[in-house]
Amino acid sequence: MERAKETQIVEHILDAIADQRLPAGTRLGEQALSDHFACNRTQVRRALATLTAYQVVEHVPNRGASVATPTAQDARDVFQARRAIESTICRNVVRHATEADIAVLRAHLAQEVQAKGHRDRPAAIRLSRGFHDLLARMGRNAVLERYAQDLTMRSSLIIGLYGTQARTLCAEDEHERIVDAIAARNEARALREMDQHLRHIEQGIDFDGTRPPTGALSSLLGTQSTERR
Amino acid sequence: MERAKETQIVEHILDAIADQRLPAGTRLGEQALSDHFACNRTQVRRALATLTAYQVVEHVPNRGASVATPTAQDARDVFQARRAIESTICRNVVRHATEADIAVLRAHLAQEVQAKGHRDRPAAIRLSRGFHDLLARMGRNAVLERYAQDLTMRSSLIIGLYGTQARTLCAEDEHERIVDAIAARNEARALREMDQHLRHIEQGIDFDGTRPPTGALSSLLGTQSTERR
DNA sequence: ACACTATAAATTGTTCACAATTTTTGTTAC
DNA sequence: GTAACAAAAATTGTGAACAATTTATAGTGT
Repeated sequence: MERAKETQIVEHILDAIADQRLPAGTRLGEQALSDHFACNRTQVRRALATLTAYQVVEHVPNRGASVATPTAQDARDVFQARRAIESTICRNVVRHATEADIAVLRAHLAQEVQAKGHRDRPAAIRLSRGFHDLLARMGRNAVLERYAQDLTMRSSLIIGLYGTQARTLCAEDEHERIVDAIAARNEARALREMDQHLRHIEQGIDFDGTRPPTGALSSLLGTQSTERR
Repeated sequence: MERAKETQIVEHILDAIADQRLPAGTRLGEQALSDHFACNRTQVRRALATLTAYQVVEHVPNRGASVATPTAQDARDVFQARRAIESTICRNVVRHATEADIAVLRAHLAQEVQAKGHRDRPAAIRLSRGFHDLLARMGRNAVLERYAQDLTMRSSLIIGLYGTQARTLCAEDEHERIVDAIAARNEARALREMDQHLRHIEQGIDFDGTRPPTGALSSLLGTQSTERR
């Protein structure tokens, strides 16, 4: 049973995209991937199909797969969807979060601060995304959790494509404000903070920006990110 | 190129599930399907993988695929997600709908009334779902549209599983009220009507109901539904 | 009759060779 | 030098045989 291999490939590529090591448009040749992961082409094929379903990979018949290149309209749609979904998640968290949950959130904030203090940009990006995933999990709604994860992933791609260098990261004090509102069990404030936060991220995107040239796969997959859920 | 075949299988099964001809839990044997669709097992396999990604099919390793059996918690999650997503869609429709769009909606309502007048239950179910899909399309947000379609599909499954015979259909006058609010460009009212409507549907579900026995695949796929987008 | 085991059948999973298609490379003419 | 065409290489898609696993069947003993 080589099912494990497939999910490993999927996770690995998702990480690489989230960390912005695999820029939009990168060709994902089947041979290259099966070489890299030392496995059969069939497994690579399934992994790519899964990633295509997540819409982070585009698949053109007879031309293979490549990292998706969201359009500006896609980007707007994604962020509107995030506002709809993550605000509901936020409401759920306010209602259901235990003290332990809030402690976990605060610990996560501390990590974010630390990563930024160390100028560890990749870690900062990962933790920033992780914050949203963490909230999604605490919302205790499997459907919304999955959609939110999908969308944070696609957001990474979008930010990598259109983001200006100045404002590509979530301001961690915005995250903190959200946690504060949750801890205070102030539903309205939490929703407002989340909505504002997502709008700020979106504002940091330059939709007129020219797309950077698509890099080759090379060994961009090499440096693996540490944690995963 | 047999890619068309795969989507054909997917659509066909989705229709059968939406029409509640394929009840939750039905085994979807690969052989049986490839016989039925007169095609290779490989294509059936891909189709099933796609359906699994949509979460309307469950796939257990070495035991094959079957129509998903959502739990009561799944059902609650799905409906909460629908409220979050479809209310945002509703807002978009109010803002962007042209007069032609509204005419299309009214025409759809007329069809719904007619189907119910004729006691054509399968058509009524299909049209009821179609109304929500139509709105999703008019929201002009590809992300939300896809999620909404996903969820209406899963709702069909849930209603088929837990729904009481009395309240399994959307009351068409609720649909009408939504359209009226949209036509009046009254955003707040449209949102309220949609939210209420979805809550009503959810209330028509008996979460303590015992699950009906899982029927065999047989030729449940036989009678094909007419339209598809 | 029931429980247990062994065998057979059916079903799913994997691999690999070959077919179809696209992309690259090389050649020739202008 | 470049455009057009042809051949070659690389890449993706497909199908069918084979392997592994699960489910059904038959047999044996108590």
